[in-house]
Amino acid sequence: MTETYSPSQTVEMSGFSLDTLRYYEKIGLIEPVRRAAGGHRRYSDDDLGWLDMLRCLRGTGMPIARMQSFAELARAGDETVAQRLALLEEHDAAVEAEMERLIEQRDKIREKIVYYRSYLDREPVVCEAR
Amino acid sequence: MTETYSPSQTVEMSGFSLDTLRYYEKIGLIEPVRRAAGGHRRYSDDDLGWLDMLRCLRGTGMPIARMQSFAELARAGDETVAQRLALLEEHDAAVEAEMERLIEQRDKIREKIVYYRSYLDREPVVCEAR
DNA sequence: GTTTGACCTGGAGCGCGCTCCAGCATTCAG
DNA sequence: CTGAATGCTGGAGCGCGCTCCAGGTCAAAC
Repeated sequence: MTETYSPSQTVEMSGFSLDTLRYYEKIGLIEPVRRAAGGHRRYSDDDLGWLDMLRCLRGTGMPIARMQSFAELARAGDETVAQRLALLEEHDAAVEAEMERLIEQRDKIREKIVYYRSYLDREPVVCEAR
Repeated sequence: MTETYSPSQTVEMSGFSLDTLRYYEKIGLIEPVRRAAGGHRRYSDDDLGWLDMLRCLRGTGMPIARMQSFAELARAGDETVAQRLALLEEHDAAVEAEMERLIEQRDKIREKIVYYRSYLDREPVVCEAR
């Protein structure tokens, strides 16, 4: 049988806030979620899987607008696999570039750290009065 | 002799926009820049060096507010070196953590890419009509 | 039956980090 | 001397990605 999850469970499992889950649904990042009798959402395992994908894309800096394109392609069915692949490959390259930039700048900061350390070694502690 | 640079040269060399340079000065991220006779800014090599530092901090995701603390410590002189060191070390750790997150999520995206590729291999091309 | 808490909707609001603009002054090439 | 380019200030505006709120409905415990 297929599991379903309440909004609060989904918050817990997905790491998105309740508001963000509703927002993502509203803007079409996730398909309209199944509802229980009274109108309350019931997320499926599929929904959870999709949310996990979204988390990876957002977490690696993909803008919402691009994620919407991706979601639209996914909704369109199997003929769009090639386009989705292209989109992900392009994003992967962007992430790679971003990481290289990050490493470069981190290294510069580390140089600065080393410099500060050496400074403190030279001038160990300044006692306030002689 | 000490070189100085016009705003437009500084834009070129620092990678910050003119507006951002003025904004950073206004909020105290950089000390008041020397002015030529007519009031136009003349950036020094020191300014350029500091801007490079700022670029590294911003580029690795340090929030403006934290950079302001750092700038304030720097202005306060040599007694704050230890505090600046601590701030940079903490930031370095944050960057490291961020990069690990990035790698994890990138790997998941790559798995998806592999999956899409294998899908396309199985079902090579769908000719529109039979 | 009532209370408590989870959930609903539509829309307004917000924090961040710039970016743009009007209106004016300065500089420089020709 | 004139015109174009560059620069100045103060303050408004903006794009992104949520986040919050009011005013209700629904569900489950007592």
